[in-house]
Amino acid sequence: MTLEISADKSINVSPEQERALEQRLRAAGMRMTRPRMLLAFLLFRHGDRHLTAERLYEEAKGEGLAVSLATVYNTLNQFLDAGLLRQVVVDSTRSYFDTNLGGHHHFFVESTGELIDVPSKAIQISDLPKAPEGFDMSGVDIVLRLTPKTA
Amino acid sequence: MTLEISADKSINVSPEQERALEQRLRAAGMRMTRPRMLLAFLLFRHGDRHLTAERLYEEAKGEGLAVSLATVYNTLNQFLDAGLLRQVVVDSTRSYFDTNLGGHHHFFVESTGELIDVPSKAIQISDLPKAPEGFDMSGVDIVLRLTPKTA
DNA sequence: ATTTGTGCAAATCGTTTGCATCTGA
DNA sequence: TCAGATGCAAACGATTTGCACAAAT
Repeated sequence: MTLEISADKSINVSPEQERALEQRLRAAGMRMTRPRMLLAFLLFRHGDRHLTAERLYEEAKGEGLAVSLATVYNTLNQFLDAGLLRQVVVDSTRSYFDTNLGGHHHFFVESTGELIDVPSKAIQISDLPKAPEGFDMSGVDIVLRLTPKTA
Repeated sequence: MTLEISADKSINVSPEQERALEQRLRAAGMRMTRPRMLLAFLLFRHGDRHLTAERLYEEAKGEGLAVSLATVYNTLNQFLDAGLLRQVVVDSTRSYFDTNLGGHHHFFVESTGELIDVPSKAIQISDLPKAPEGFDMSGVDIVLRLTPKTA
């Protein structure tokens, strides 16, 4: 399985990258399919990314492989389930997927929809309430909303 | 203008409550209409609330006044614009409206969709990154996600 | 009288699903 | 071979909008 898309278009994937991706997907119990491989490649090739399903879909098309939007959604959800991605809730109208799995927070530029990572060490929380009786605290999400400077 | 809904059903609104509501709406430049008044009453009568448009719609119907869902949405959005409500983004599938305008944060029980206020003093943040060049930080949203205790 | 709000149904948007068809193991 | 993946179009749920009618100033 390679990522050669067509005669005129192909993505340069090194054998190491390919092996790494394959291991990742297999470890999650998934088959290696061409759309899946391409999407994984786009998601993970350049470090941490924040993407909308729609954006990933456009990117895949731009790279020459026409995946359907439904497959992009399905694949993203499988990656989510497999723990390869995280979801970031900042905007009630769309879903963001985050390839950065470490504990961290976000700046959110409302005007552009852009997300920027904030390492968790950059925010020091000295006091946090405990979870109410009967509950565990499963996550702490911090979103720092940004607006273009007015001055 | 009163909130007598029908012959068999009416809501007990004291004249003071009514005046207070009226002032609030007028200050925001809105006319006093029956649906608006009822919704404002339901929203603000019992201190801080977190509501979904759908839930407010059901509540209004239960009180005997059939407002349309579209009007509930429109009214909530107007209240948002007027600064009478805040929006809380915790779930990418629905929007929550919050009558608590003070700075505070939330517990979110994912299993039930319930939101619980956390006063801002309950969370001490000792260090926060500054906004990137050209931006102002317009808000700090903290969501503490809760799951039913597994043990 | 004029402006604004309302209800309804249709439209929209992001996302999911059913099903017939392909494909990887 | 055959479970699992894909594409397409239809289905979906939340929210918005267009328009004719009603109510507030």
